[in-house]
Amino acid sequence: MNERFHEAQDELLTGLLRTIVARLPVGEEPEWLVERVLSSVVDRFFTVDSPIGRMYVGVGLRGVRFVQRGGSPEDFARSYRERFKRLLVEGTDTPTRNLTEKVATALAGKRVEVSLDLSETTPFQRRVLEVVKSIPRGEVRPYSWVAREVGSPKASRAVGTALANNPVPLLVPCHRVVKNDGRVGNYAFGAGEKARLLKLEGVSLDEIVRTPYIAACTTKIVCYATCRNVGRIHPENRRPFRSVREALIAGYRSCRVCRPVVT
DNA sequence: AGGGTGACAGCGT
DNA sequence: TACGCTGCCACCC
Repeated sequence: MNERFHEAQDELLTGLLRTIVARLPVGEEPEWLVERVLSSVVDRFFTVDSPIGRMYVGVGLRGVRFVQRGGSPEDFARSYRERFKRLLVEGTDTPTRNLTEKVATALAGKRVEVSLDLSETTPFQRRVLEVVKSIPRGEVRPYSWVAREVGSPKASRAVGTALANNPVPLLVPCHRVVKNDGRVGNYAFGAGEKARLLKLEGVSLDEIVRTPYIAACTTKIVCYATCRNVGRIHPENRRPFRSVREALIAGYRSCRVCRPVVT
């Protein structure tokens, strides 16, 4: 790069900073100003351990934007910068440390709300991610279920594509979305990792393949096998079904909690 | 019978 | 555009 380029770059940066400073409210502390100006172009990252290894977590002002596994911090910063057009530095400040703890807690399975910034995704992908975020630990749902939930019942394959590009794996638990027949389906980190994760969460895929739906003969309600309500059905009142349709014909209705897809 | 397989519809990117 | 973390059905043994 030549000098002229650097001069132009300096000039551009200076101009941008002047514009930003000019728009800031008056009467604030200088420290706050600096922080505000910096955070408008710089995001932070930290690392956290997960069941599938050490993950890098990139965070902006509005929440977690990117989670990635493997590589060096430099690699992560590079891909982050390409993707979000923002600089990335390691976060050592108190807010970042607090968030690190929060994310670690979330990955350990506790129900804590971690704010996510999904603004860089398409509307369809965002709807998919929002829905998938609601699948509790220990439960799974089919791709077709997600498709129906986001209002595009025939878009199960597009759901797969959307999940393949999940910018925040684990935080949006896309590993809990499986095939309709209970087979594990694909995963960005490999089907094996997906199966391992689910096992860790207490999901038995073998059982789901055998009996994808469980109904209660007392209430005449049919659920996905991993629906939280199944646990409340007395073992001898449980009735296995191979499809929702069969159950409906037998006089059952769909559970209002897990809302199984009728095919 | 019922698990395995391949073709194809279908959707968002 | 062709492609993909799917679903479904026909067809196989």
